[in-house]
Amino acid sequence: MATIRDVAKLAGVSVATVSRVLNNNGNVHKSTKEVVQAAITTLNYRPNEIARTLYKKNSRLLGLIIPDITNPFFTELARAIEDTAHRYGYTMVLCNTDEILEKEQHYMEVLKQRQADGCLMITNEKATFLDEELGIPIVALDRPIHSHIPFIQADHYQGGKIAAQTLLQKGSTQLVHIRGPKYLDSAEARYQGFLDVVEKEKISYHIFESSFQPRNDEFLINNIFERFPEIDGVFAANDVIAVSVLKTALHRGISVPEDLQIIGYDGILFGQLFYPSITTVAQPIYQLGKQAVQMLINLIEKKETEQKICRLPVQLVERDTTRKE
Amino acid sequence: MATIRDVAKLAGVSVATVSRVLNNNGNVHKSTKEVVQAAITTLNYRPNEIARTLYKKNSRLLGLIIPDITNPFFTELARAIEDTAHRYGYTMVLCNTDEILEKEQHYMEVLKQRQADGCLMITNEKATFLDEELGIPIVALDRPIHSHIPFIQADHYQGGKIAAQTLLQKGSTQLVHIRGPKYLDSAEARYQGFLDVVEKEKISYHIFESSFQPRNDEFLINNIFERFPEIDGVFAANDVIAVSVLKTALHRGISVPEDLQIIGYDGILFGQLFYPSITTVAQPIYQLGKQAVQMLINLIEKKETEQKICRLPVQLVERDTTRKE
DNA sequence: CGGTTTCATGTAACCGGTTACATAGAAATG
DNA sequence: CATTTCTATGTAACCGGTTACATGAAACCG
Repeated sequence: MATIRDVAKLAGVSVATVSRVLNNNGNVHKSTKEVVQAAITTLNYRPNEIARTLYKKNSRLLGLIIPDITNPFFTELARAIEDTAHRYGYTMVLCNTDEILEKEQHYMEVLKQRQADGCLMITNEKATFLDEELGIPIVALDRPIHSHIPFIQADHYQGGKIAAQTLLQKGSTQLVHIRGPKYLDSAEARYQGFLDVVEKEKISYHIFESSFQPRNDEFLINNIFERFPEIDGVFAANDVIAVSVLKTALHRGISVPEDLQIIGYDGILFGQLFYPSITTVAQPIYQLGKQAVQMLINLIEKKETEQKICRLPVQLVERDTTRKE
Repeated sequence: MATIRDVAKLAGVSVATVSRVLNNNGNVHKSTKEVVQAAITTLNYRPNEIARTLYKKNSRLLGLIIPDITNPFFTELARAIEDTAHRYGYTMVLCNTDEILEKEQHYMEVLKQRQADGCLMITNEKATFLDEELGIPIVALDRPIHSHIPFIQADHYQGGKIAAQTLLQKGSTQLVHIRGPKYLDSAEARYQGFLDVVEKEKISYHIFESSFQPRNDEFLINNIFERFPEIDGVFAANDVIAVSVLKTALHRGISVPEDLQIIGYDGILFGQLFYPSITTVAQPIYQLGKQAVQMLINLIEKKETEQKICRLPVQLVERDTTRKE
C-alpha cells in the first residue's frame, strides 16, 4: 500500500502538502493540488485510517453492545443502526453480550482500546456503566442506564394502554397479560399501562411473568390455558411470546381471533408471516436505531445532546389475531 | 488515558521494558516485571490498540460483508461469527450490503483503510472480488467467489435430494419446488438435488422461481395454488418461503400436513414457532459461521488454509408440516 | 583468569498520518 | 519603496505503541 510519503515523492511536494490536499484544509495552490491528486490517482493511494486515528484520536468507530442479535427486535435495531452509522461515515462493531456482565465489561474495554468514538448500549447493568469511568460517550437504547446518560426508547406505558384498550374495545373480557421480566423497566411500563386500563374498567385479568426465553414460555403458556380456560384476550409482552400463545391456542383447538384475541408487542417483521398474522403494538424500531445513532454522533461531535431522554410513540398494527371492529 | 511512557516513568524503567512485560517476550527480570505490573495496575493502564496496529499491521479486526442482517439465516450466521471471532480475540465489523455492488466495494475500502485483518463475504459479485486486488484475506461464505478464494457452504445438492426424498417417502405425489434465484449457486444446487430425485422416480412436479423477497412471493404462491390445486408436496428453497406457503395453504383451507406437505430449508430458529411447525432441511448454521471464522483466522495467521473448499452436511428436521411415518 | 555467552535493560527509529511553526516570495498598503 | 500581510510550502515533532541494536553486568568455561 502506498503511503503519503510515496505520494509526496511522486508529486514532488512535502507530506504536509499532500495532507492538506487530502483534508482540503490549509492553502494549497491550484496547480499543486492537481499534481498531488494525479499522484494519488496513479498510486491508487488511500490514507491509512489507523495512522489518522492515532494522531486525531477519533476513529469513526461505533460499538453496539446488545444482548443477542438473534432476537428479532435487536436484529432490526442493529440493521437501522448500521445503516445510519454508515450514512454518517461511521463503522459499526457488533458486540453480543447475552446480558452477561463480564462480556459487557470486556467489550467496553475492547472498544476503548480501539479508540471507539462512542457506544450504543442495551444493558440491564445500570450501576456498572456510569459515564465517569467510561471515557467514551454512550447512548442507552431501550433500557435506561442512568439519568445522566442519554436514553431513547419507545413509549411502553402508552403501548401497554393501547394493547389493553384494543382488547377491551374488540370485546375481550377475561384478559391475561404475559409480562416481561421484573428487572426490565420497559416490561414494567407496559405492565403499568395495561394495569391502568384494566383497573379503571374493572375487568377481570391475570398477570404472568415471562423470562423472555421462548423455551421456558411454552410451559408457562400451557399452564395458563390449563388453569384459566375462560380467558379470551392475551396481551403478550413481545411478539415472540404472542406467537407462542397463538401456537398453543391453535394446538388446543381455540379459534383465534374468534374465541381468543392476541396482541403482541414490538412489531417485528416476522409477525405478519403467521396464520393468522399477529396484531401487535409496533415500536418504531428503525426510527429508534436511527435516532439513537444521531444522538450518539451529536454527543461525539458536539460534546452534548439537546435532550437527554427521547421517547418515541408506538403504534397499533391491526392484523388477524384481533377481531375486526 | 495513561500511556506506556507513564507506566515506564512510574516504574522507573524504559518503555521497551514495559512493552516486554506487556507482551511477555524478551527477557525481563522477575523483580522488574513485578514493579511494572504494579505500575500498570496503579494507572489502570490499557495498551492503545491503534498504536499497536499501526506498527504491527495487524488489527485483529474482521469484516463481515453480508447482504442483510435482517434475513434470519444471516442473523444466525452473524451470531456464530461474532461469537467465534470474539473467542479468538478478534472484533467484528458488520457491513450490510443489500447485495449492492457499490456498497460492497465501499465496505471493502473501509475495511482496508482500517487495516482489517480479513473479511468474510457473502456476495454474488464473483468477478469483482478476486483476491489479487484485495490485499486482504477473504473467506467466501455460502456463495462462492472464485476457485482460489477459500469457500464454505452447506451441502445444498444433498439438501435438495433429502427434501425431495422425504416428500416422496411420506406420500406426496404432486410436487412443487419453489426454488431460489437462478444467479445463486446454492439455489441451483438444491434444485439439482431435487430434480435428480424426482426425475429418477418419474414423479409429476413443477418448478417456480422465487426472488427470495417475501413481498413478491405472496403473489407467486397464490398463483401456484390457483393453477395447480392438485399439488400435495412443496419444497421451498428457504424457511421464509415455506412459511408463506403454509400461510397461504391454511388461508385456502388446505390441511397441512394431511393434504399438503411442506418442507423448508435453512433450519432457522423461527421455524419451530409456527403452527404447524415447519419441517425443514437444516443447515448447520452455527457451524458454518464458526468454521468460516476459523478458516479465515488460519489464513491470516498461517497465511494458508488446509482446504480451499469446505462443505458441511445438512440435516432433515422433521416437524409438523410433514406426515409422521 | 581472559574470553565468550547470556541476561537485563535502555536508546532511538519506525509505523503513517497531522499539524505547529518556520520561511520565502508575492501581494497589499501607506 | 519600505513595511506589513498573505499565500504556498517545507521541516520536524507528535500520536503510542514495538523492536533492532547497543551496552554493561553476570554467568560460564576451558
